[in-house]
Amino acid sequence: MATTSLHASPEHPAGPRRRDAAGTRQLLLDAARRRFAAHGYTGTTVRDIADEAGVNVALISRYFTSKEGLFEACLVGAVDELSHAVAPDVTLDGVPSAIAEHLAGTGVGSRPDQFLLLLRSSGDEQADRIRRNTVHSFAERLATAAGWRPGHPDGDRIMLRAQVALATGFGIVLLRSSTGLEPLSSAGPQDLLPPMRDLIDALLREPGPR
Amino acid sequence: MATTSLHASPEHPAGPRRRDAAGTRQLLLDAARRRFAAHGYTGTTVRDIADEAGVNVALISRYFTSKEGLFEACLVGAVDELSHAVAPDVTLDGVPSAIAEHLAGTGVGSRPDQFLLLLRSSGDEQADRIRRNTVHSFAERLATAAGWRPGHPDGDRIMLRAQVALATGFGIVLLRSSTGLEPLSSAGPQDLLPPMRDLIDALLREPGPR
DNA sequence: GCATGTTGTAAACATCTGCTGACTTGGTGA
DNA sequence: TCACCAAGTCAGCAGATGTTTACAACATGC
Repeated sequence: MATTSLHASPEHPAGPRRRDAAGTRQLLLDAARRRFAAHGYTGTTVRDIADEAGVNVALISRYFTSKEGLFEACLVGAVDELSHAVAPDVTLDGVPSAIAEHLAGTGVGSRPDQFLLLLRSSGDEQADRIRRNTVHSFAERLATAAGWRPGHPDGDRIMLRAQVALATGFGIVLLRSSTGLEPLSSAGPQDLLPPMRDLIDALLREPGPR
Repeated sequence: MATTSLHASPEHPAGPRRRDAAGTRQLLLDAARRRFAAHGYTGTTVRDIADEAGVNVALISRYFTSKEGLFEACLVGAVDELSHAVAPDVTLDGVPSAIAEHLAGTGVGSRPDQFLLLLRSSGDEQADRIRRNTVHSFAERLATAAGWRPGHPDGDRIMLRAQVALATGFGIVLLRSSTGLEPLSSAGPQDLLPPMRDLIDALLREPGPR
């Protein structure tokens, strides 16, 4: 545990750099993402993060100004994650599989628990604004796939349904990580796909007002 | 604000009792429920709770042993809330309206944000067990309404779908309270009902395996 | 009145938390 | 070689946090 206090991967074939600002910055970011996602903002201490990263506490202030600064940096990572989860120009047919794969964590670099950062408030106004904007724009992306356009006659109705679908996604991630609810927690993308397909179809694919 | 530091409702026609153990206990419980639901366990301090209840901090330890004890007491309230949200013998037809009404907070004594307590971990093992059991049993209730029985041939498939539906409920409450996402946040039960009906139908009302 | 148990108050405690400042260590260019 | 600066360490501060302890105010039974 205390054998290599500096870097997680001590063996580095060509250049085992010991003093690497970008490297330790990344170590801190990774550790913080895990901690914040698992325990929330107030439930995570800077010493927790530093220990998990194997890095001195003071470096958090150096590289990210403050705990809030570090949280914001984590947040943009989560924003990126969500952006890549479903492409901006996705069609309604592609939505269920994209969601199923990213929720199950089998996407290429997908880390589903990062979505939780978007739900964990830090109390910081700036961070909260990022969270809100991200969730909002993603809901619009989903609604757009369902035919929504700004100023659409019953745009509110479609948007509401898109947001309900989005809520399902967040709820699944939350239930999986928060409670070990089975069979949901260990469901793979192939398990999640059928219900998600039915759900998206029912919510977003109806021709006109009922 | 500091006019009546003792009880929330100063005017009490017959007997404005000042020394009322059960009363102050309840004041603490109510304040704690609000605080814990809004800011999570670690984000809430005992002094916050005591101040909001207009009660001395030390009484938390007296009446609930510890902060964790108070959280557990809040949790059983949330369990009760969830139990009353949907009756144990509900039929599949009654589920959507029950959910819509309780999510929108228009039920008789329904406080939807209390559901959040079931998602906010305190790190306490006992409390976490309560949370898990409650969510699990509620998922079973939902699955039962969809025809699930213990040992059912493809019970896992039905249960998974029930849990996805449950996830939607939690996700909606979370999005409403965490982000001010519109139109979801200000949607009333009449707005929520149609999508919930479609969702429940699609997830839980299919005759056989596809 | 007065002893007794209950309810509420105030202050302090030990620890934790975020952050800072002075310092050491290591690499690099002149 | 050595000055210089970036990277990392260490100890500590000031405030917050959960909890406890000693005490005061109130009600009730005798």
